[in-house]
Amino acid sequence: MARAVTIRTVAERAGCSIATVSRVINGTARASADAEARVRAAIAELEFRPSEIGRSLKTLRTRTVGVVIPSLTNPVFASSVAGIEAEARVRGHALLVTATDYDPARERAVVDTLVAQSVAGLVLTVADPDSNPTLDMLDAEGIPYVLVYNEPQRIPRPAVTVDNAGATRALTEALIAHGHRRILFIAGRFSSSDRSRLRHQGYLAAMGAAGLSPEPVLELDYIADAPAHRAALESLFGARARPTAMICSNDLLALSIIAAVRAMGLSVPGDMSVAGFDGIAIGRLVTPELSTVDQPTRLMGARAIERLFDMFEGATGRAVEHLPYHLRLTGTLAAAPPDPGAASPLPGPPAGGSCAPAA
Amino acid sequence: MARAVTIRTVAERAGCSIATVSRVINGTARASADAEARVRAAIAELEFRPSEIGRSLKTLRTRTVGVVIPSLTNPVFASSVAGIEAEARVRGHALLVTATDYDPARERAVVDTLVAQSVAGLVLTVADPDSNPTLDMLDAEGIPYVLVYNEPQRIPRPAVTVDNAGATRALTEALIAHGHRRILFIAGRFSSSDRSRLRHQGYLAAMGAAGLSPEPVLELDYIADAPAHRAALESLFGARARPTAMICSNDLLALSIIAAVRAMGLSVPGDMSVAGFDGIAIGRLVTPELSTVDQPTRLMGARAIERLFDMFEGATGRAVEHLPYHLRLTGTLAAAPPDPGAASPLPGPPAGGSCAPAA
DNA sequence: ATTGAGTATGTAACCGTTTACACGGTTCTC
DNA sequence: GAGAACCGTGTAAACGGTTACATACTCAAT
Repeated sequence: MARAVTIRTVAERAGCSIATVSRVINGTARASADAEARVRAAIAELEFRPSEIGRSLKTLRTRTVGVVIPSLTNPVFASSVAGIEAEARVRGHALLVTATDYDPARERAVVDTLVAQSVAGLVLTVADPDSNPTLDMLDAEGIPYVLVYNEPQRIPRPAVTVDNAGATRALTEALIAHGHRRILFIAGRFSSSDRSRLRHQGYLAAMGAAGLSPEPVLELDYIADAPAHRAALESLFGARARPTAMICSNDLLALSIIAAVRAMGLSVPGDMSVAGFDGIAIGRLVTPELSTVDQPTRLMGARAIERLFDMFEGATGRAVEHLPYHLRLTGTLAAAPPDPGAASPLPGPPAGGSCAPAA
Repeated sequence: MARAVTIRTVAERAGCSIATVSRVINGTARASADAEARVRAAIAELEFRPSEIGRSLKTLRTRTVGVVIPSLTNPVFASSVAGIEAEARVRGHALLVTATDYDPARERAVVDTLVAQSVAGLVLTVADPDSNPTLDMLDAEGIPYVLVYNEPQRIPRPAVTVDNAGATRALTEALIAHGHRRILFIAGRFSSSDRSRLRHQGYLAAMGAAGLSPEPVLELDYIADAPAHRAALESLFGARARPTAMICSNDLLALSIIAAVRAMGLSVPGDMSVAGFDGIAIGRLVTPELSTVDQPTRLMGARAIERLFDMFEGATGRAVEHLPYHLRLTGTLAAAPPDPGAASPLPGPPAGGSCAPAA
């Protein structure tokens, strides 16, 4: 069957001890040119690959990194994992990937599984980076980790993210500058996303600063389900004056909301401007292009694991690192339609263009 | 630091031998009620989690499955991985995920890495499932694997897929029935995708059966790059009569092509019908909805790892399993516009509706 | 010639589990 | 009441690497 060839087989073939073979493989000490050549030849002939398991057991350190994300089917997470994976591969590490399906209660179980696998460290996106027993446990055990997308507020933890509140505030201000007054914030469940909460805060800040009264937040499940989203919108629109713009706490939600709005017979952005958050690649392919806050998703993953590798080598920084974002104000964002009920529908500035990051 | 607590610590605490602890944990033999209770109490108090590494070294069998896909950022692969992951989690297995970036030359290296990690088996999507030294190696080593999306033609290998040629033939026939005569097939690189090749064959079969001459295939890179795609289309349209419909070998490519077509000032589906293949979720959210061949992507992943688990228990079937697909003929697919150059632009049947699978 | 430093190599312990085997105690059978 | 059968438990040997330590050898300096 598999793997009958061990370091002992190689040693026998090369006519030396297993210690010499190990030293040649790892370069931990020099062997004579002659011995090294024989070992390398034996390895090649036998197609020997040292077992990571044997190595790990002795060193109590694997070359494996655990990844925990809410879902693989949301491109924003898939993209960060792609960045993590590429960087890990270059550094000779493998990735154990698990999803929590947006369920905070599942975080502990999947992390336990990964810890049992003796991962060298973890990269995670969790529901709440502040009050989080799972992260506390990792701290207590001394297992290094870096958060992605999460933005801890009270407890210093290593994280790579953007300024979620600031970016959403800037985005909201842009909508206001386009003449929008009734702006609805549609959020993924607050209980499963600190980003959602922080972005909502940015929205509230912008609305308050402009002297506008925020609409009650519409909290929806993450599952892109256009019919359900349409139903939610319809009941909402029946109850109060229809907003002229919507900010969705993430791009996938925005795309689903756009589909729902159109299914109601409204045009985007003619009747309704819609903006998202994340900058998923698909957003640039749809027509009109999705207005959003563009985060460097792939880079954020890559940067996170880079910091994790630094921690393997002793780094202890727990800074929340903010990468620059970029407002993409196009396509689904237009000036507010003239409001028959309001006195002065301010003409918004021309759509399009972009703003520099405030990071 | 981490993990000072081993099975020996537990044994000491419970006042028994490590063998008894192991037996309680694994239920491989019965312990007295008294001993079992003490062991369980000790495990709980010490928060003991048996090391997967120690276990694996002894049993030479991990609870880990390797996954190899071309890319994480193509939702069609992310979706199958989501299915694999969910099913693996239920069965107590972890997932080592790696991407080849569509480079067949990289397949061997990533599989070698996974084999060195002593994975129990693999789920892969490769460039060429027939002539593939990496898969030959897995066969030789007796390491179980199941392919997803791949559809081996000559060599029997375990696979979960759809009838790629048949589905594309049916899709092409639907376009022909809508009055299209000049139908262009746009493919991802043949060298990195057997699906692409098989789907093209289905297209050729349908065109041939209808007595139509196929257009030369347009082979493009997988990276969604609307400007590059637009340039390719413009040079093509300059050289010959513009097609009225395009079939793209996958949905992501189709979305990019639609963006390029629109950037050229053409309307979809007014001037140009476009269809994809895969059934990614985003395709239902864009306007108009993307016409495509809907594969049960998540289920395909789940089914693949289910077969892998069967193989762990001795199953040896190497069947290529075809799951049902579903033509989604909507949105981006319309009747061909009247052709000024042709004599009789047949009126196509009404758009919309769907066909039963031919699987 | 003796010592010391340095180098190449081998021996064996160890990492945390599983499990074959041994052993002592109880219960059953005749 | 002797032996068999069974049961719960412990001891110790793997599994495939890494590495501390010991050893043997070479060479330069005294």
